[in-house]
Amino acid sequence: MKTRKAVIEPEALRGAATQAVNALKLLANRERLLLLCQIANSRSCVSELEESLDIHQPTLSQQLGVLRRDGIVNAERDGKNVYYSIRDPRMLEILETLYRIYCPSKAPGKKGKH
Amino acid sequence: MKTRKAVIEPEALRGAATQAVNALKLLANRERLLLLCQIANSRSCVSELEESLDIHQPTLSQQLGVLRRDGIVNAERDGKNVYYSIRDPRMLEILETLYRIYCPSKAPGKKGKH
DNA sequence: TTGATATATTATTGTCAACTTATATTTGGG
DNA sequence: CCCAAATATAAGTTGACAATAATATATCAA
Repeated sequence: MKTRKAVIEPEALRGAATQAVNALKLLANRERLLLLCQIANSRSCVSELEESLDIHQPTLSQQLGVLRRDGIVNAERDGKNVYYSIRDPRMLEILETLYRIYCPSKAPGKKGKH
Repeated sequence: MKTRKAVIEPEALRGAATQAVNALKLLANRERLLLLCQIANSRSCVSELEESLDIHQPTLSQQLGVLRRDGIVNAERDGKNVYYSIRDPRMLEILETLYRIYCPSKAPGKKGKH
């Protein structure tokens, strides 16, 4: 029974895969993943991230720049500081799944229920 | 209680992040993602994958070799063919999430409910 | 305006992952 | 045993990404 086989058209699947891979590439770096976890839990400015993640500032700003241009995060200036938060809800969903799978029996990155 | 802020200890979080990143790196490649999607949907041999994904055989075997050594997939020989399937259930969970998020209103890679 | 702090950008470099080409291994048929 | 098909492995090349170093921009305070 091949009828039940094709879940989605091949071209659409390729398009979806391209989108997914773009997101996955951004997550597939330890420091960047930790960074996203942190701002998913609480909006943070660069210097806070720098301290808690122990990443040099230019590297951090470079990574944040990529995430900003890709629409993954929001940047809001408040005085001298720039505060970052997650913008793309799909990223949050993936982060939640990763929490559920890899973090030893702890709650996910969202506050309330989901 | 401490603060309610720290969801997980920093070292444990780093360890979890390392694990997650290992998995994410394997997913963060379009051909490999499509490959995993296909064998998540139906156990396939190399030549089937080669045809449906349009990847050259050595590249394919190389990728499959990595996935095999990392315990992500199962390889079972049947005559001249080697059939691959997903071994790591965590990969399946991530794939399901990606389906849900990026595939336009279609069902996930698992048959039943979860 | 000047200085200090916070963040961003640019250029350079080093590392790693994936593709290609070529060759090796396994299996079944004759 | 020999051949062809299916799959795996190895060596060499290339390209992309991230870290570093240096510099630039923005904001506030004096």
